[in-house]
Amino acid sequence: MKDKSPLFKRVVAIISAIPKGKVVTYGQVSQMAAAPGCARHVSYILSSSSKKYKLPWHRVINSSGKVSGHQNSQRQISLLEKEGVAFEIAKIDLDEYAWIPKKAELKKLLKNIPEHISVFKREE
DNA sequence: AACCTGACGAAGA
DNA sequence: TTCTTCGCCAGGT
Repeated sequence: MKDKSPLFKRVVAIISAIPKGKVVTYGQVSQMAAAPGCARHVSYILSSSSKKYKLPWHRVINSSGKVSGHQNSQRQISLLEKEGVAFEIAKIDLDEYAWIPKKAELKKLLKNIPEHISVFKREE
């Protein structure tokens, strides 16, 4: 994933906007970026660039409402708990904490970033 | 061009 | 509910 690619920039912009105490799944991020199916790239961006772009990487979790297994997963859990995100047996309640930005907000957030051209077919 | 990789995800067993 | 399998995409070799 190149830093200049639209997908990269949009994902970075979206993750940067996740409010404290809220979480989003990898899949959700890819969808918000208008690039559904690219969830795996979101994880790649987090692992490779969260430091460079100071991303709130700990606020991105998987669709099971859990923290994905990786080198800093334990730290991720403690960071989330510090923000008041409750775990039920190491699992986050997505209905309670999921960040679902309004379309307008999202559109404004990405207005200057072109769309990612994906070969992946999406409805609508 | 072929093959591999990944902090993913949905569907089955 | 946990584990496996397979499908995904953009990049890197």
